[in-house]
Amino acid sequence: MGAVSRRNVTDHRQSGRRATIRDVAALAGVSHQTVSRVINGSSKVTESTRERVLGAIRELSYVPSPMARGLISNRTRSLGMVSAEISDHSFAEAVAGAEAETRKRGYYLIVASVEDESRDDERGYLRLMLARRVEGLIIARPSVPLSSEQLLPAVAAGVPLVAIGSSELPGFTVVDVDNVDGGRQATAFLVAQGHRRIATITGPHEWPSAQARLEGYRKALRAGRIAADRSLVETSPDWGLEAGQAAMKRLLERATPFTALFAQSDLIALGAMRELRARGLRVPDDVSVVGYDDIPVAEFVHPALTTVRQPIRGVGAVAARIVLDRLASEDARDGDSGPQRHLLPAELVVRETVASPRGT
Amino acid sequence: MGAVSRRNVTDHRQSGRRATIRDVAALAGVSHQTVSRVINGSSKVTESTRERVLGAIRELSYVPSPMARGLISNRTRSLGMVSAEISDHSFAEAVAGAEAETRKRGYYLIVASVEDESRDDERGYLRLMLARRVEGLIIARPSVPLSSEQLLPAVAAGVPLVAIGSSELPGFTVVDVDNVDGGRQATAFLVAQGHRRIATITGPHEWPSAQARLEGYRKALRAGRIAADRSLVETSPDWGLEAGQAAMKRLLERATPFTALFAQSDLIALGAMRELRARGLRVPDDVSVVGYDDIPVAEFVHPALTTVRQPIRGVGAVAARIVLDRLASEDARDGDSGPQRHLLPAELVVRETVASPRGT
DNA sequence: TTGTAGGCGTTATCAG
DNA sequence: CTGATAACGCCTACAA
Repeated sequence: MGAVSRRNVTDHRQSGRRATIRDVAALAGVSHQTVSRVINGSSKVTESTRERVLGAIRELSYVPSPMARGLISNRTRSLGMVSAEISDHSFAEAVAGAEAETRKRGYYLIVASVEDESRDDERGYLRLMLARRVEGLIIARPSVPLSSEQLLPAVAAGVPLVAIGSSELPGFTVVDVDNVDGGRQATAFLVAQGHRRIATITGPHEWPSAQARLEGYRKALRAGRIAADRSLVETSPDWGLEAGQAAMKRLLERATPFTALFAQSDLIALGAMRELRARGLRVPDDVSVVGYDDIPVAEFVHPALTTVRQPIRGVGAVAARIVLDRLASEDARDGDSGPQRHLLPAELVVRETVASPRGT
Repeated sequence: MGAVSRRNVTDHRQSGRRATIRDVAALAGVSHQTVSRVINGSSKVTESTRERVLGAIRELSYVPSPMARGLISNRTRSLGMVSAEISDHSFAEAVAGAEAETRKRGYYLIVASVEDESRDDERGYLRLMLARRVEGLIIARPSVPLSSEQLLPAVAAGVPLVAIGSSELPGFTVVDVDNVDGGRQATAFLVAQGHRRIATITGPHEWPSAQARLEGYRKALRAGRIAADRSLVETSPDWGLEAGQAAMKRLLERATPFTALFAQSDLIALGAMRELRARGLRVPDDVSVVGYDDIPVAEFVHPALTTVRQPIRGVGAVAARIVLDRLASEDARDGDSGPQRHLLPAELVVRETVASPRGT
């Protein structure tokens, strides 16, 4: 018997084929079923046989085939994530957060990074993921308005789906940073410093976060009993520096005086500051500025940018957690907890670009 | 028969179970084998039955089970990538490049983003990936010296492996940007402007790219018949702005005069420029500066940074392509092409931080 | 051109 | 406590 076992080991090695559960069984001198029990921690195995099996597993460096397991269990232990370009720092953070959480729970994450131009092919990516039999989905494409119709394939497959940064999505859970409160904090801080004429440059209107931050801005003004002035609100066609500079130019040309600016992204803030500098206006002496995002360079520009930090990594992690929890509860058959909206708090980071208005 | 087929459809739908190849066969009134032939494009199927099968597939939204397929073909159509923190822009680019290439070829990519602190657990991540039966591996952790021993699990499993940005790795293929030439280009440009006393701040010495760029710097000096001066070489403990500023401070305190600086990262360059500014020295009038990386803000700082752009996305794509090609050629049994070193060209981006030295 | 048998590596079920 | 046997969904090989 011992000799036979040895031969099996040799067979398996020479053939270059991976060891299977039967190879292990043969080497340990038990049935493949017993090996399965050992692997899956079934208690009903004698300690001595258990050790013999474990030894065989080690000797053959046996690793169970996820395909064979998945075939019978109908589970892949994988999540799919469709994200906007991950070369954008925010989305990279979201993916990193989701990936870490997913891995921690013994699942793995399949990521598709989608260029922003390719709109409307959400369904294609979903189908790709579903064809891989992912058990859950995370969608992080806030600039693309998702319709329930687009997400139909996922629903049909009964796969839990969570969106990141999208606007309210009937029937689906959305995770996001609390942009309303972020905008409110930024603006309220300016109000608290004594500013009453506060301009703002919003991000592109198709982004829900831009709307939310604007809402927060208005909220803070109301709280400070400051009348909103439409001519102090300008929209930037994208989140970048040059667009921010152009927006600031338009704002200044309106000749409505202001002493502070809330820019909805750090790059917009940087562009605005550049325009101010070009006109001989100083920050924060002439105009105070608050940005949004806390990008890596924000603390290094001069003067260092006061801004709002977003826990994007946390958003990714929470999204993954929700999907995985739903998967787990499905096992326990305790029903759906239903769609929700999860908001993580933003945090104001005070640095050097805000001062009290002149003459106070 | 038609009635029977209908009932099968209903059965499948009511049970909530995914349609299998047999469901399709039943609905189309053929054997499951014929369905298989249609799916795999076997030509030996009558056009009429083909269409009937296709119709049934559509009606049931049938998608073949990758698990069942993988079980028999022993292929997962997946690649694994172990990357340094993807919140670092460079690695996000590498992942994006690899992901796009992988997806284009019908494979998918499983990514693990690893914090830089967790050293030496390379094997753990490899094993995780291999347990998933990835068919190939990409490793992008240039700051961690990889040993052949660490990569043993992959070799043992016969899985092709390509490293990104690592130093020479006996027996393995490495893809990288041509850092030597990048450093050479940066320095040569300064030489061409008439500089002869050129300082440099390197990245952390454990990064192979730092060594390579320094080599390029020396090469350019030699080509310009300029004696290398050790007191003009400073090392930064990390790639960041503050470390760059500190390094510049040390450089200036040595009192060895120089008219130009080659900084091995844009952030180091920005830190150095800040230190210069703090001492009343102007860029490029008093000191010319060339950075490295072309980070997004490089073109927006003032003065706009002259730097070296790296095709990192391309590096990721090439790495994926090599792995996939090897996989394909394995099928064709045309043997290993053996380990190689692939270098992608860096590109100098001229902006505003370089001028001729004063008095020329 | 189409259908039938067998097996991929695992787990579930039911005897022993 | 352990082992035989039958799935899981698909594909390859062979038969009709």
